[in-house]
Amino acid sequence: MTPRPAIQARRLPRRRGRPPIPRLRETILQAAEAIFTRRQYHEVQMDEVAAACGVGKGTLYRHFRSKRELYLAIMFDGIARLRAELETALAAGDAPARQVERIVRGTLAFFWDRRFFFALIHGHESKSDGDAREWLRQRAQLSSLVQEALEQATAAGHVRAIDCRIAAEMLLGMMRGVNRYRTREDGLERLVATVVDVFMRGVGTRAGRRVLAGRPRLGGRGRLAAG
Amino acid sequence: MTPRPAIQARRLPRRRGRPPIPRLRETILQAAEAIFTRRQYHEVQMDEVAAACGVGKGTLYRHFRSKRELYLAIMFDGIARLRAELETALAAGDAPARQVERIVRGTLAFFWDRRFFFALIHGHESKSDGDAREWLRQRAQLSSLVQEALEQATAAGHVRAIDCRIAAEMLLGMMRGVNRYRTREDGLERLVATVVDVFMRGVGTRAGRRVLAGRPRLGGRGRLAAG
Amino acid sequence: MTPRPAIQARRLPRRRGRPPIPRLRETILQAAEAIFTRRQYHEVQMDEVAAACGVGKGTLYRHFRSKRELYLAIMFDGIARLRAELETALAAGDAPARQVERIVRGTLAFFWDRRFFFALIHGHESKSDGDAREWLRQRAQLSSLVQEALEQATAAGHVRAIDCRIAAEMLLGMMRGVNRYRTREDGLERLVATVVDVFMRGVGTRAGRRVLAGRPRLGGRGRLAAG
Amino acid sequence: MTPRPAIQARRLPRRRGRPPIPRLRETILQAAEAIFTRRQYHEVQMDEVAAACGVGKGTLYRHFRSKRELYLAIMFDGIARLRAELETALAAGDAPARQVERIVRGTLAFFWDRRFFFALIHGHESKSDGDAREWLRQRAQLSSLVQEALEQATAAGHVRAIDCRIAAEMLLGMMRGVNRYRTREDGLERLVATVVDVFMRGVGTRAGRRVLAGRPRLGGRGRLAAG
DNA sequence: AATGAATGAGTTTTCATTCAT
DNA sequence: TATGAATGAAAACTCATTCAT
Repeated sequence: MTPRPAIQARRLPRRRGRPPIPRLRETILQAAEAIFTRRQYHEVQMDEVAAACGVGKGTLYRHFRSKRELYLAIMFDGIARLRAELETALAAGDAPARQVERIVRGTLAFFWDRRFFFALIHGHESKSDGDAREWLRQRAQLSSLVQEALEQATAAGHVRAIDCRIAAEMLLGMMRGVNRYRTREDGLERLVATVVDVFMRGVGTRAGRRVLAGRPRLGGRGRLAAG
Repeated sequence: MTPRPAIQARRLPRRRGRPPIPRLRETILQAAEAIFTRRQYHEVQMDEVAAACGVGKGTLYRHFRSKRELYLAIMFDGIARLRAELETALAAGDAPARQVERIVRGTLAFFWDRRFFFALIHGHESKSDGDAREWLRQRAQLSSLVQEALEQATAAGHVRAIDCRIAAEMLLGMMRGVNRYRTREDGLERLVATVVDVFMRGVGTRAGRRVLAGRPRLGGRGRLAAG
Repeated sequence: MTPRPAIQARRLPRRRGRPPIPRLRETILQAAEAIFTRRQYHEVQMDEVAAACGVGKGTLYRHFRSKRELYLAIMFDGIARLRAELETALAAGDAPARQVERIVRGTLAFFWDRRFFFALIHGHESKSDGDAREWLRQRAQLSSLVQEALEQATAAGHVRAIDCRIAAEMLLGMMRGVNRYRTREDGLERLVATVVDVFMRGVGTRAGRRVLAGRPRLGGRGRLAAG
Repeated sequence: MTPRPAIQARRLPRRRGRPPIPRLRETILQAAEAIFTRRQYHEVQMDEVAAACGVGKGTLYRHFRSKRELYLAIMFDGIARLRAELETALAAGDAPARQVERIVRGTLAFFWDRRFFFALIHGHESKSDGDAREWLRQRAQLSSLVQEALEQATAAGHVRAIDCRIAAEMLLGMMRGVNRYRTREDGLERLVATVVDVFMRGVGTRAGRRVLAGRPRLGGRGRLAAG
């Protein structure tokens, strides 16, 4: 409103009291994620989280009302980030079959260091637990994204006529499987290639596979990896 | 309490005190499984397990040294049962491609009511935790079984030359995915068909697919489910 | 219902499991009362209560859902006991003026070792806090009892026409005051006598005072204790 | 930050930094009293006190070393004010019996909006806690004041020969009682009149009561409130 | 052997107090 | 000086495990 020196940055809330450590919430979220995605919820203690975040336990509770809230914030945050990443990838305007590859790469990369990301807590099953419901909703959005990409690929003739919801879950499941039980030798790109190869052979059309093979024209029989 | 024939008392000098309820261990294992496979380890309380088993809490501890031991017994038991089932299926002498179908059906059926079966506990990661190690070993055996079946299929020319370890994890992952997020409408056979179809298109050879299609010979282009 | 051997005692619940320590709830209530009536609610710790009761902390929580519930149980229990005592006293059929004396004696005796009995907790004021409401109700019942005794005394011509509700609160307040700030030398009977004397001079009629003086007849001017 | 007149900087070498807000201590004391006299010590949080005072939490600690010190300051301050008031009343040179009335009116008025004022802290019983000792001392001074007034009244023949210490506690107790449990309809003057009436009938002489009756001479039988 | 009452180590959470501006 | 963010000691409560029949 009042013209202010540009250098002054945005807001001018006339900070009083001890200044907040900048981006502390984000710092906590990040450090805590590293813990919560490597161990199950109940195996993680707040003491430990605080230590890992380099803050006092009270600070945790100043930023998040409870352990559960912190946990959910991490999960929702993570899933939102993954979704954003995938959406960006999908917006790139690639050929639909190529988009599938992007999804696989993005998703595998995301979970690479978050092997236990999806270990959700179930407040006594189906109890109309707002948080659990929200979690399910978020998860569903994610698979919808994949499903939609597959539907577009179907429309483009890159994927044959199958149930894209089920196909999306299969794809996500494949990725989870290879990531969860990968060995130290399994590199990201290798796994990406394998998953895309198998999945697209499984659900793709000849046209779709041709797109991925990167050979612009020509009607070979699509011998990809091996015979 | 109940008067018993004196003659019986004279004989059988072995059994003293209350005779153990026969097969109690199995009863517990079965009832407890229904709980442990529906909720996370730490969300389950022993009180609840005891109630579900229809026995006192102390009895639980008479048969299992700890909660963890009970949990692992359930897991190992389950995984052994699944393995046995799969082994039987594989021993049937079907064509390798057909064996893959049997694996999928058997595995999906097994997990149908055990959606959270694999939510294992991780005793502080890498801590040379004997149980966790054992768990990993068991789990590995299971995937090895699948892997071996795939290798046989490869040898038979039903599956192309791919990394069967990774393929096995993909297959298990696909099954987990479709099972975990299936809707009420998704029937077992339909999912089995879909998984097998996609997977075998993904990794199979034309010969392998032909086997599954049930048409003994002939060289069509293998349009299976849809175009 | 079914006639059972008298010796068998009441119930026959076929006790199973570790037998409960008999009257443990009462024991706890009693031991905890000694603590809660000598210190403020928030100054008392459950660890301490457990120790004083000679039980584990878990046992406290097995018998009372929370610290607050234990506290309230003690208070309600105490007030009920006092009321029962007073009701018994009032049922004795004494002359109304004499009943006042009984009330004073009973009440002072009850609070003699419970000087902080009435230090109730106020969950954020007036918040329709069921417990706080209940507490107020119980307290009101107690003062009603006194009030009714005074009303009977009024009807009998032993107390003059005054507001018995206010008089009851004054009497209770007097007792609280002398008890709370009594010295080590102040004996119970002496305080009872003083309170009754002052109160009955204050609210009584000549007839009422005569009753207390114990002189059955005669119409003197009622010089009691001193001029 | 803000440029200040150089000349000011040169003068006034004493005041450096931000000048203290004048009378801030008194402001705090007053606002905090409203909270501490309505809830128990442990139910009050410093955050809340700071908010009510309209200052930061740090400021509270700049003026009072601890929560307890603030609390005691409020208590001591309040009790001192009451004492001062009563002393003024007593210094007025009224007839002793009339002084009792002044005490009652002053005390009731003071506690009218401080119903929980007397919910004092009990530093762990007997632990030679300096503050608790001081509190007891202050409280004792207050009752001494009342006691002395009664002794003067005794000397003047307005109160009969009784233990004035006990009588003082009874009077204070009566006041506490009627105030604590008064209804919305109970007006101050009505309660003052009732308490004085009952108390002076209880401990006064005919002469004392006559003084209060406001009839300068004459020997009626002193029917005050009702027959 | 079976049982459920009793237990206390271990967790989450609160809140008086400190501290960086 | 005033402030409110940060802190961690302390307190309530849980639940796997033990124990007295």
